[in-house]
Amino acid sequence: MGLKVRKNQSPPVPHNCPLSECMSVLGGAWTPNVIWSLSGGVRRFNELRVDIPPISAKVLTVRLKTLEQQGIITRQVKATSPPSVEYALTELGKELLPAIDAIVKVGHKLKQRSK
Amino acid sequence: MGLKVRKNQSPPVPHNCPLSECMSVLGGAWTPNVIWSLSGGVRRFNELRVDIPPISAKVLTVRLKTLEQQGIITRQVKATSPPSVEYALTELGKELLPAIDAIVKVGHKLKQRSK
DNA sequence: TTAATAAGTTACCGTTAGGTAACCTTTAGT
DNA sequence: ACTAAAGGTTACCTAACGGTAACTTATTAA
Repeated sequence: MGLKVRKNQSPPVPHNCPLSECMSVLGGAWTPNVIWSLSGGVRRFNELRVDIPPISAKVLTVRLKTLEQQGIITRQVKATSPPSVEYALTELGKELLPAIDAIVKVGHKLKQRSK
Repeated sequence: MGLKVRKNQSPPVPHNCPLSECMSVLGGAWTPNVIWSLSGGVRRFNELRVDIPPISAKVLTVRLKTLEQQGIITRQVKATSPPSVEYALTELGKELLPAIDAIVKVGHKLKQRSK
């Protein structure tokens, strides 16, 4: 006879889980920070580095590439001199903002708590 | 002369960042799933394993310990036979639910998208 | 006394993530 | 000719993460 499992009152999480799906986007180091930074509008590579001081160029590069592939941000080269590159949230990317807002809010409560 | 950085329109993220604070709680593998599962009420170790089939006992142990230390969940031993252990969200833990809800919602949109 | 159940624990291992630091390319200005 | 600015790229290294599988303890029932 198997394990007795009480019926779970929480909505069942489907096997191919939206929670994991979303976390695979938000999961990498500094990813939510990048999206948060872009929520204020278009931003260049080095501006993002200033917004998020601890991020390294390498990781920022990787994040931006990945997010572009995932359709979360766009990358546009401007013919300035030297050429600059502008990153912006797509419509899909903007859908992430409520989640990030919620995360920030909890972050504040956690910080209050730890004082 | 330094880098020209346009003023960012997004609310500045303070140095000791609530975003990172919260992600350090949600970041580990399966953590949001565990919290989500507990949102339906008290749950035992092996019930959680059933709720989240791919999680290993080892990782679940680590998650539960960490979340308990962080004040997100409680752990209570019941004098059944064999003794069983019940995990539940604390008030602080419940504060995470809106964030997780938001993440799940985006997860659905991402899944639609990829079809 | 053997087995089942609950809740872990431990050793071992491979992969990957992310940090550092050096390097590269293009364009324009001095 | 040299330098600065923008936006990367690359090699290298280490720590940490997470998976597997075997083992443990306590209690009770058959």
